[in-house]
Amino acid sequence: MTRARLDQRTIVDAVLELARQEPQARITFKRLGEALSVDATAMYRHFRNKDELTRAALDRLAALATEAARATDGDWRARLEAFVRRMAALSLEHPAIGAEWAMVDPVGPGDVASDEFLLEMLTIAGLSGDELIRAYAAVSGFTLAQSAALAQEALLRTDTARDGTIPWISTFGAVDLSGFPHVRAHREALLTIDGLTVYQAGIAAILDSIARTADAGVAR
Amino acid sequence: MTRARLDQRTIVDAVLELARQEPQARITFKRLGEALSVDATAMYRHFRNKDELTRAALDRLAALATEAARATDGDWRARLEAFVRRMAALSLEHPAIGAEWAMVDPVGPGDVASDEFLLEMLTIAGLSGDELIRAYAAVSGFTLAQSAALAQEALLRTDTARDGTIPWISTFGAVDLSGFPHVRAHREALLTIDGLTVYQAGIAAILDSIARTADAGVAR
DNA sequence: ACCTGAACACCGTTCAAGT
DNA sequence: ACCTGAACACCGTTCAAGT
Repeated sequence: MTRARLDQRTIVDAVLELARQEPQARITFKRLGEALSVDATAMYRHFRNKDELTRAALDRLAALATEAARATDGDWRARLEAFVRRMAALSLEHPAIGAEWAMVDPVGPGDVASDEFLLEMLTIAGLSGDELIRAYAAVSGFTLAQSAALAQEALLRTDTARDGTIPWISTFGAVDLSGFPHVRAHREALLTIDGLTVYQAGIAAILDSIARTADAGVAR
Repeated sequence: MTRARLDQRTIVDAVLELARQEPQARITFKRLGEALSVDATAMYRHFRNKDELTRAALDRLAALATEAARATDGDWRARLEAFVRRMAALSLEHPAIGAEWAMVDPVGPGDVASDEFLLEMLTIAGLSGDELIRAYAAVSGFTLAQSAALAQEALLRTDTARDGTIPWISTFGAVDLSGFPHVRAHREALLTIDGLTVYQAGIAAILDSIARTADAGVAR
């Protein structure tokens, strides 16, 4: 990367590129400075601290996922699924950033755009009032928490395939299973579960539930 | 706390007590050593590194949540809800530990006991085969990811009430909402969402979905 | 106005030395 | 066998100095 005049955009670009290229490493100002051919402390001219920088990078991921979902054809459910899937994929591609989804509260434009999209799809589905808000909470909370979990696993594991095929349970190794008949009975099946299976099982359940609520509302 | 002969149990006790007493602080060996009246590096006699220590503490939380759920009366759904609720509560009570739920793979006895409980309840519900495994994945994954998210928020926020009443969105402050009609329309309702609302909306949707699958199975 | 580099406080971890 | 304490590499962050 050639030396560029620093600004917030350039720095966030470099953060995401770094997170993509070194999926097992956390972002440090030192590495970021090297990538930008700049002193490690130069970032403090543009962001108050590391938290703010991370938030800006997360906001960018939210914007990207929303764009992708808006570009997707289909009904509200297909488009919500596209959003949720894109969030997971982007988090897995940038583990060091995706792992921080817990801190997203103080919203940037990308976060708000994603909220707007979710509310719009759920409104199209036929929800309103309390049901709409609860559905938004379920989808948004699930997406953030699960994307963070996927990214954190990708960050920790050396054996990661980067596509979510991280074993959910890699071994029962040291634990004696004799007192746990159900675990023993399903041992093989449990070991085949991976991160994306978990993700999809959860979001399918939530969207099913929303679809039913919406249908009941229409029938009323 | 009086000086005690160190062993794994004593250290895990101290970790959880520290996490409870200083909900805004991460666990450090220095603070842990002070609490145990022992040098910061003494822990390396009993745990290979900090990861292993954290895993042991998480395993204890899993064991506690499982015990509480087993002691709960009611049908499978009530008992699953008890488990999930207890996991969230324990994570919020020990933010520095609960925040690490992503790393739980290499399982200890407490983790396996919780898996056994989940599989048992879902079997009682009438699930089997693939449906059982998918339901297990959805509930387990949701609980871990969301408990971690709650704990991470509790760790970051100074204004935390420790009971999950952390605002999900605290402000739209700097962002101009003129381009986001749905967000603007629901602004007030969105600001009332807290961490536990999100948690309950999600788990209710997942359990609804499981109940329907189970009923369909019975009807078949 | 923006970047540099020394400095500081604070981490996890290692290892030789103590008892 | 277990604990101590010095040491190391590595963090985020501050601030005076440069240009």
